[in-house]
Amino acid sequence: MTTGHVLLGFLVERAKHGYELKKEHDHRLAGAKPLAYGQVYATLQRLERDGLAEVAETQQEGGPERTLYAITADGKAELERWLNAVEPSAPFVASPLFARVAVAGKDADGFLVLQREAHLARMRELTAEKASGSPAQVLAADYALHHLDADLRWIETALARMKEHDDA
Amino acid sequence: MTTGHVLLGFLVERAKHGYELKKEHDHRLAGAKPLAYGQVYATLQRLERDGLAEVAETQQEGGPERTLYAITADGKAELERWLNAVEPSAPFVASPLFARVAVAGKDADGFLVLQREAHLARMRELTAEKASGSPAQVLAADYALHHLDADLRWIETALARMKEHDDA
DNA sequence: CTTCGACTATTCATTGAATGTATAGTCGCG
DNA sequence: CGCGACTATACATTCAATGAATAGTCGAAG
Repeated sequence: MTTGHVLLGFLVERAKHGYELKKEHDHRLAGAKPLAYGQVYATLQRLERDGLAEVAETQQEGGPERTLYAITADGKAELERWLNAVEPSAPFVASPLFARVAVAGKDADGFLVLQREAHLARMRELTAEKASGSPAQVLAADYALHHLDADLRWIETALARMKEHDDA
Repeated sequence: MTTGHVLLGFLVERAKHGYELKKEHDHRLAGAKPLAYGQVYATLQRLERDGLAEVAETQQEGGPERTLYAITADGKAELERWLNAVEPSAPFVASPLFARVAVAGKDADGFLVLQREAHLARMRELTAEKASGSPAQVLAADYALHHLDADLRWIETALARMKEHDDA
């Protein structure tokens, strides 16, 4: 429920409504996947159901009705818990790239070479974007760059292992 | 629909039934998240609906009924397409780790230090597992190790940026 | 010989995540 | 005044994921 936690994080400051939360998300987590409206309201309802947020007020001042949500005491506790918890460090791999290689087996080498080039191209793009981005965007770009690099390194080791296997 | 593609990959060899596919998945993609039974049968039904697989036969020889699924011509084409397509190189970041830091802002440093230690511990575990694993498990472990390392590098740059910001 | 646990094989119910579309009001502009 | 852009929410649908339920077979222990 990462999205829920992020929204709780935004609600700490003050009560907000769905539309505002979507905007804030896309701004503060620029570089992350933009949050769909449908997702926002669905998540807010779950938060309310679980007692982590509650409807503070419904405004109707010249414009569509707005439902303000506020974080509850339970919500603050949960947010605090989430912020201090460490990520489980991925007990297993969930990556399409890995899945493809596992399925393709030794026929994967041609594809891996293409993938390497695509990654390199994307890395050049991201590096260019970093020059003109906000601090949040730079942080996101750094994250992406490091993980693309990790893919590249893994591709090299995978290719090396295939070659070994061929020789044997 | 990565799971669907993986199942198609297994069906190329010969027609198989759900239970068998689950076992094969957990064996060939050891190190990846084990596939739940419910998931297998739901996915098979989608594949059938989309004309990528079809029921080849239902056997009933001493034991529960088994429904064998076979890959279709369309399925083979789709599998081929998938195997040769390159991954979109992640147009955006979707990581709980990044989300946490984006939400926590400059208060994230304490948490990052803990996360770093957790990652290092997991990396030691994985390295140990590599010694006794099958080739598939070694490949999966390598993948995980490279990405944990990427997280670590990113954590360093994030911490450095926070320090910069404090000084300014 | 019988019952108990392990294994094979599938199904169902529920929840969450994600996407796309519909609705409806306001505001400014030409 | 009509049209497009923006604010704000709701609804329908689909996929993904989890857990529990069902039901039959088989071997081993008592």
